[in-house]
Amino acid sequence: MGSVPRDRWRGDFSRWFDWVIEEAEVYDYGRYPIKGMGVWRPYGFQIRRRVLDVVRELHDSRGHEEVLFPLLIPEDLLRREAEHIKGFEGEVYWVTHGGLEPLDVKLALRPTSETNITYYESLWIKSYKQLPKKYYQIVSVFRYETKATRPMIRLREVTTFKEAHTVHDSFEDSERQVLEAIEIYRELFERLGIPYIISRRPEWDKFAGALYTIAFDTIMPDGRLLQIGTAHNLGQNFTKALDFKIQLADGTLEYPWQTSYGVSDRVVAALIAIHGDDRGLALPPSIAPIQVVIIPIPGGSEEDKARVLAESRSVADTLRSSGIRVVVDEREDVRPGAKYYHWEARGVPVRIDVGLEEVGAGTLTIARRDTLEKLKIPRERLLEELRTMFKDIEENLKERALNFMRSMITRADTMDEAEKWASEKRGLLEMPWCGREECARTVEERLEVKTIGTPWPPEDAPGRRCPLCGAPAITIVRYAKTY
RNA sequence: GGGGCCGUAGUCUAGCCUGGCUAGGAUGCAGGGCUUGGGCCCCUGUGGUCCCGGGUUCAAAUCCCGGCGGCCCCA
Repeated sequence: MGSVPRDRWRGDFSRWFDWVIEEAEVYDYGRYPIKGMGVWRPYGFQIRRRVLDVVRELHDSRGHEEVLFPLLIPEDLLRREAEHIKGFEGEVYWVTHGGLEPLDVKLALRPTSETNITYYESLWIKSYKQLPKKYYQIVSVFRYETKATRPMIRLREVTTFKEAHTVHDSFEDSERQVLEAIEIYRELFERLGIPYIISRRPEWDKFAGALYTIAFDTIMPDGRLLQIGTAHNLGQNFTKALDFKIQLADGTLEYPWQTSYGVSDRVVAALIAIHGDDRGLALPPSIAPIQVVIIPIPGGSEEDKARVLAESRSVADTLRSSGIRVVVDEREDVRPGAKYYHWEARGVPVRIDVGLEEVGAGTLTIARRDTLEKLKIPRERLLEELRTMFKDIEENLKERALNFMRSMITRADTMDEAEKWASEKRGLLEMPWCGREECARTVEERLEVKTIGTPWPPEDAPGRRCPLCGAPAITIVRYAKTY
């Protein structure tokens, strides 16, 4: 198989990412006069929309109902759950004025929507018979990030926050719901070819107001971890805080149990980062806004040009009528080579070259984006070949991404090994752990990493010892540098 | 939270240290010619609040202060 260089992709990922979102016209960042806010451009918007199509499909098919809540949350409502507000307080944007008048009650730009959604659930849901209830919305949320912001990865306005909120009549059912959330995200990331690691976040890094948090992370080309999805069991924390009770089968009143889970723009960022290379994007055919681009290569005479163009359009029609998203690049003042680079940067999975040679022989030359391999095929086999090629590309991207992620995971049993890892390599480090925060914190300091959490499903570490205190390890624990 | 680097045309960038000429180049964009199987070539043109505000100076892209914004490293 052919391969495309990934030197820039891997060696200078931050610059590569900035370059690719500009070059492929995905996202305009750094020019908006407010820190941490960017613009989805038409092509990027289409990629985002196709990702969201999958997100919606996965939620709808499992009984989730899409809703839309207001952006503003009054201060007293946001403050109801003590831990929750403690966790978010430092990064809430407040609306303090209406026109020239100071407001009596400050209004928060939602950093997340547990509080206002729970408030409405308490109005709508009275009985266990209405449960489980699963809502979701896809909205902007705002967080006043003080750290360095990054396009699509650390934003002050997260423009694509899919947040699901569910209600249950027992703790057990909320536990089942967390499993369903995990299944939804597994499927989402599999469909996008994004490899992932599932961890239970340590106590000190769980969602503010949750009993616990399960997180999906992926490893970026520079070896840093990117959180791409989270699922929280909220227990009764919010229902108690908002005095939301339901009637159970035995007639008693009880606070229901809740979960919430979310993904964001980061899913698109991961899609772009994980599959890209030095030429630009490489999109899975199922997501690519344009699946096939046809490049006519005109011959000398006017007559030849006309034949080539006619054939190009005819091929496009064939594909279009089979539901394939196709574009013919008919620009006359751009040479074929320049067009190749143009569409490669945009990650179009398959290119078809149509020149005099092809017209004469009744063949087509098709080139795949992931490997840049070219193939000559008889025209009548086109649809078949494409179908196979789409599948191959999808699988190849996925496998390449998975191999990369695997190569970035290291296991160590001693601090010596761990320190060696820290000095030579990056990525994810897995070590045995006694379970004490103090030991994990020491590792964080010595290796300059963050505790990612423990494996989900849980994984014990029989016969192994915590490399710090020497106590028997009760689990594996993960460390990495993060975004 | 701490430290460092940086901000010049749509994009990339020279000039800044050592203040002074019409802010130069590449790319892009527009027009023309020639071409078209991996970023052709030539001609002409277009595009600048030198991030913003203040200060120093006869004179500021350049020096100083503040702000805004971006990147990197460390916590």
